[in-house]
Amino acid sequence: MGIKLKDIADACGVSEGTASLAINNRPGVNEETKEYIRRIARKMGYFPNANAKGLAERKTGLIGVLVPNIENLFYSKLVRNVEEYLRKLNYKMILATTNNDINYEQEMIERFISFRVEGAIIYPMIKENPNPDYLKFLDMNDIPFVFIGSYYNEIKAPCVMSDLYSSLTNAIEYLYHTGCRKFYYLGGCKSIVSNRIKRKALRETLQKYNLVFSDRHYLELRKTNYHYAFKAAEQLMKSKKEVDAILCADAYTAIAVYNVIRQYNLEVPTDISIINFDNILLPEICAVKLTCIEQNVDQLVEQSIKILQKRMENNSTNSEQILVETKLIVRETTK
Amino acid sequence: MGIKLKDIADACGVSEGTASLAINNRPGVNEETKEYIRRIARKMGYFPNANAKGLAERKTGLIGVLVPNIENLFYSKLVRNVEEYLRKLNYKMILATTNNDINYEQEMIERFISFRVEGAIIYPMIKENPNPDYLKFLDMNDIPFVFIGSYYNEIKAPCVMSDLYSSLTNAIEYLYHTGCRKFYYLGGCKSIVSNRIKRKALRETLQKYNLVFSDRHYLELRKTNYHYAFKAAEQLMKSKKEVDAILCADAYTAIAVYNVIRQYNLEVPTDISIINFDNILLPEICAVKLTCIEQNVDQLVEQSIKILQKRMENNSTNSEQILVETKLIVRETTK
DNA sequence: TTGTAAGCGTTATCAC
DNA sequence: GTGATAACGCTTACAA
Repeated sequence: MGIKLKDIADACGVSEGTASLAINNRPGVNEETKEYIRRIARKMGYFPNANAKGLAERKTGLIGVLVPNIENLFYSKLVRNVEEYLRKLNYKMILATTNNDINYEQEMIERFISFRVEGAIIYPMIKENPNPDYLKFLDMNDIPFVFIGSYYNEIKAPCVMSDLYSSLTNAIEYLYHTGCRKFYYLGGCKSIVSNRIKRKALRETLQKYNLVFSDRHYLELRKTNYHYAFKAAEQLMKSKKEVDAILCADAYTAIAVYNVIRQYNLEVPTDISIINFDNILLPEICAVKLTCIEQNVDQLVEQSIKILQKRMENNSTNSEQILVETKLIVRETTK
Repeated sequence: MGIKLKDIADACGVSEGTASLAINNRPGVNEETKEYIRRIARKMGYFPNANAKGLAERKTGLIGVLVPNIENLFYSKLVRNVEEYLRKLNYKMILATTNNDINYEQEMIERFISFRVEGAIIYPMIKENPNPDYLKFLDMNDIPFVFIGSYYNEIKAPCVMSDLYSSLTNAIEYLYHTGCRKFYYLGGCKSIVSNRIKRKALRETLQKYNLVFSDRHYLELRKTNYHYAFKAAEQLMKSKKEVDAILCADAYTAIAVYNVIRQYNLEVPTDISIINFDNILLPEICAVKLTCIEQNVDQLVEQSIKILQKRMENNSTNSEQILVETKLIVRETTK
């Protein structure tokens, strides 16, 4: 099991106690001895067993971070931000992905508990989760956590997420003033929290203009990816319904929609406008420069870590919700 | 520090020993008692402290995985594959990213050692690393590891990587037969192993056709991204040098090159052909459908884990090198 | 300034 | 089939 404190202590002719003090650079050890011990430890490639250390210190310095998926640039950017921020606070990030699978999500939560993380940041799955009760295991083990991006209704915990409601209100108002009247939304599972918010925003905002947004206008994809979006958009175009604007869940779905529209010999944005969430693809590399709603990842991360810290210190259990502003970036898929 | 074995044992009125046996589903415990203990443990949200467990069992079930960066789809796909594969083998993945920073890389290696990972898979940084000696700490602690993607010359360890040499030979031959004679390569740090191999392939293959590939034809980017690639390509176009084909390090650089070429009112592939490594972007979303050299990520992962396993079992120390075939995917940037 | 010993939460080896 | 007890590698009083 690798080299251990005793090896260093023996090599230096001191006790494990002093070796430990020296290696952790604590006072109460002769400066010279300390330097010597540290040099030997270094030379011998000694790094304290984190398991033993965690046990003895009753803390691990670990924060668990859970995201649905790491092959989506939005999440990988988020994760990188989190890690950077945590590093500054001297925490070590343990990353877990769920692949949008409930069993994996549960497994990862359980792993966090096993590892005795001191806190967790959880991006919920983006498909329906009928019973996220396993998150309560965190509470039972006194591990504070925050939701980021969305949350599970059934679980009481703070949440930091983008202000989806006003993002959409803004986007719709923008589109309305460029003349759009027939709106569609194309995205994932209707019943998850974030999409409920989006639907509400669409319904209520359009109502203000005496337009209706019904379930028929929400095109629900089995999975939020290029492939399914392409099919759904084809279906819509084939139906010959009137459409002025399509709001999309992310960049990939937006480009799928764009491609279908072009295939039907219509022009974007002349005939149909598109706005999507997330600004993850360099506009220069895309088939079209997307008008999009950019989420403020920095803020999302900063706020959630701050709240987590607060919970870790105070042991406070209040479940506040923080909304982070988004930004509409106008490019070439809107007028 | 969360709920512990003793809590369960007390709640069930048994000793910690029996509780442990029951929870780990080991024989030697009355079936009913076992079921009862397991049920209670579950209900109380008990998950064994991995630190204590690791200490007691003298193994952690952890494999460390190190990649330069997680915001590049190539790596995130790789990581996901590795995790899936390791899961099947009942290992848990610990992911670390270096952001191409030597200090981070060292820090992460040290963390792997602290965690007492049972093995590590290391994708070296893609910039020069004058002194990767810290990898020897792994050896000192008896932790076997394999390189994936590339390797550090100074460190003796097995490596699984794409057959860059024949990839380029193929690509060049393909381009040659479509009439290209003036070749350029645009990519990262010249001196790292993978790029040395590429340069060698370019030089030697072109020599067979009596063409020269000198250092002038290797456009070295400070960082391999869209921005720097764009600048380098502009420089090249501005110089008015003759160029028939540009080979690129990845999809982003290739699209940068494409955009510059178009900006100079030249046609791809009529005037200039482009081939790049990596097939990470859906062709449907790109400004142009790229002809590219696809790496076989599945094979890369499978082979490296197999070799790692072998090393973990045999304690064998031979440093074989495995080359994985690539595939030329012809799309629209070549004739 | 240094060494000794108890304790962290498990598992494993024994007796019973 | 079950319950003590020693070990795992470290930190930290406390004693010397």
